[in-house]
Amino acid sequence: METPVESTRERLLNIAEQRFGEGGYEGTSLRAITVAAAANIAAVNYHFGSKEALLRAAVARAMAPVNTERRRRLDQLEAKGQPTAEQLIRAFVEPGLDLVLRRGERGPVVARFIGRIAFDPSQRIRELYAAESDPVEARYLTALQAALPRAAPSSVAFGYVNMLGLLALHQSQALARPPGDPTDQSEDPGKLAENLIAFLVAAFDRGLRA
Amino acid sequence: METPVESTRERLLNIAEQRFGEGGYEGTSLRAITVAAAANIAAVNYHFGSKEALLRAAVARAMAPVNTERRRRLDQLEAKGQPTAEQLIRAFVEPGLDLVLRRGERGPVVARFIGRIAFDPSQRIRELYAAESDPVEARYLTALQAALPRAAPSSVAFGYVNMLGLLALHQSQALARPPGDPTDQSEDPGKLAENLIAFLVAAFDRGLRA
DNA sequence: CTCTCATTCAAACGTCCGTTTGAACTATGC
DNA sequence: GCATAGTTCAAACGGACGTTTGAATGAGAG
Repeated sequence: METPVESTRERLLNIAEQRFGEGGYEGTSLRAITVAAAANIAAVNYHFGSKEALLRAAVARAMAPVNTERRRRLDQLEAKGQPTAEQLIRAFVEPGLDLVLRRGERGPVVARFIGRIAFDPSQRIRELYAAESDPVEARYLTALQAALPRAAPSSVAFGYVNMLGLLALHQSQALARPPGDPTDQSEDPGKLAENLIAFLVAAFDRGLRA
Repeated sequence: METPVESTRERLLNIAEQRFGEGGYEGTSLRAITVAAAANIAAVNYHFGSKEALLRAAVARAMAPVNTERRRRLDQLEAKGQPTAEQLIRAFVEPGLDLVLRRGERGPVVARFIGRIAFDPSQRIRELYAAESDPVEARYLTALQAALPRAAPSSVAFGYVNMLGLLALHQSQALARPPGDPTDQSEDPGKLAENLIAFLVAAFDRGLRA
């Protein structure tokens, strides 16, 4: 027997990330996942318990490093006094978009998975994602409100929601045209983070109501 | 027999809008739609031909007035010379968000339906939506590029995609917290359009790279 | 070797899916 | 009256779904 570098459990998580990111939760069957992972259909319920539990485990694994990095950056910023809005936006967005940039690795797959699940049509799935990221995200909201005292708290919350949405949008790559499309105006994807940060900073600094 | 103010065909379209907007395409069954519409399961295939054809008809009906209004506004602006970016953003966003504001009517249902389908997990569904709105939207992109000569065309395209995403996001109301949630910072929904336009104008004017 | 326990397997469970069928009903024109 | 075309109906189609079962397989410990 060949020595599998990945356990069945890991293969299931990897393929689930990919397929859930491509077809969404409802649009992806356990059979499609287990066939692609070269595993038996019963393996999902053995290792995770149910389809939803598999999704939960995949979300938790995918979000862990992002949450950790966001926490680390926010701690670091707050230790040096009141951070600026740009610093906060950068510290929030970059950990989520660094995934997209890891070409050739699993990064883009994980990014699409996260971006897709965050705005899944089913509210139950969205809540499942929110439970995995809420604690860190809430800290950024309050920090942003402190960094933008001239804007009303509800306006900052409005901008914050927009930041979440645009990040998920670019993570999911739902807007990417098929390769070779002549109308594709996308730049070097390495600049995506800088473009998005500049876009958000301008909107936060001058586009929020008092 | 009672006189039905709506035909079976119209009831199916109305309920399909509502259910597809709540659960997405894959997550909504024809049986759930036909039961809610008090119609027979076979009525869908009789009136439309298939589940996907029902969705296509619902998208076409929902988008028609939005597209018409966007075309009308753009014609009107271009007749008076080169429009500003703010004028273009307003002419694009307001027809889409006016739906959300029609409280008590079907507007919010239609808005959520449109916003959800525009970013459905399935690429086939997204393309189906794009086919219904592309012609008008493309005109706005070129007009925006003309209105922002200092920004690179690819940067304007980047901002344009962000505008589409944020509009769909607020249409779908995927971010609205459940009623009564104390963290709900949303303002008077009547001001949603103004807040989003101000947010986008600032980002387009000062957040795009040369 | 034997026992143990974790893992994998083929097969089947009941349920729901989108779609199709052919008869029954309804309203209108003759 | 009768014929006709449009619509609705209960019922069934084959297939895919998530889940469960119980036996087979594997490696490691005594």
